[in-house]
Amino acid sequence: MFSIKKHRKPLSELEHVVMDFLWEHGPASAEQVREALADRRPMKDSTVRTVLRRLEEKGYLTHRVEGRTYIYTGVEPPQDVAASAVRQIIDRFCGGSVEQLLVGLVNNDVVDERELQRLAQRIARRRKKEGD
Amino acid sequence: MFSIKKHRKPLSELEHVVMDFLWEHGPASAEQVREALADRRPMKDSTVRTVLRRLEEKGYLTHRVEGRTYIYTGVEPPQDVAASAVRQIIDRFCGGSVEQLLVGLVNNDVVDERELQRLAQRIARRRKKEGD
DNA sequence: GGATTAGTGTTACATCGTGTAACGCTACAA
DNA sequence: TTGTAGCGTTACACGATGTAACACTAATCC
Repeated sequence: MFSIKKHRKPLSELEHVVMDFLWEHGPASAEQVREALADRRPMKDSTVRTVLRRLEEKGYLTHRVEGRTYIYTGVEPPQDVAASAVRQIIDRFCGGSVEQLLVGLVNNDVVDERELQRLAQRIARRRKKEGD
Repeated sequence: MFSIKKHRKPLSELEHVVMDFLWEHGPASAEQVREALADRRPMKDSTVRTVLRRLEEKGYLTHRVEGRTYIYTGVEPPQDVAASAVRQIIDRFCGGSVEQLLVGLVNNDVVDERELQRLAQRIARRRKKEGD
């Protein structure tokens, strides 16, 4: 319960767009990213590559070389990144207490208390089964 | 479950320090903040006031005037700010699914599945009681 | 009353992060 | 052998952040 995970710098808006694509699409080259986002977000080749490089520096991506081309892949799935982010929130805003966070979520209608209970139960059950 | 809440700009590191103090201590003047943080974080008076002003601009603080002095107060408790932040995370990383987030939290050892279930149950019970 | 003090308003400025991109080099293809 | 695809490097404007000085004014102390 006290694993020490890296806190990466947060994603900027554009970085997030790029990550979303890679998470959906899977490994891709700079050019593939550029083309895929071309309508929503027209960018020059060098722009895309800068963003990808920064994402790798921040620890969200890795790349492998294929021929002369860099193929970028997400290091973690989005749920794991989300978990890291929430862990920080718990530390910074809730004095490390998960309970405080959950109470806050319920009080602020982020999730209904019944729903929360249902989900918790479901997860516990699923995990139990896996453990067998 | 679909309340539309403002997303404020995130807190910078120093802003967070200041907010932490105000959340713990309650309403305070710039000078009180400065004195309280003096050892951890020596700042000139004008520095503190700039930070406080920006926090008010971002919507985290309000002030009332008392004599010639501004007394700053947090607009929301930290748990509520945390909830807003988590809401954004759910939207941005988990496709809006609370369940995905919870699964991520469990998989990443942010919270144990049993603990989660226990807390969810506790919250549901407390809420039920309140409802009576 | 004149000087000091406490508190505010305003302005500044260096640094860093972010979005955006140009330019230059090289290996492969036609 | 010349174009092109893809990389490396460098740049630059803009906004956020940390840090603060300076100027002004109401109260306060001799």
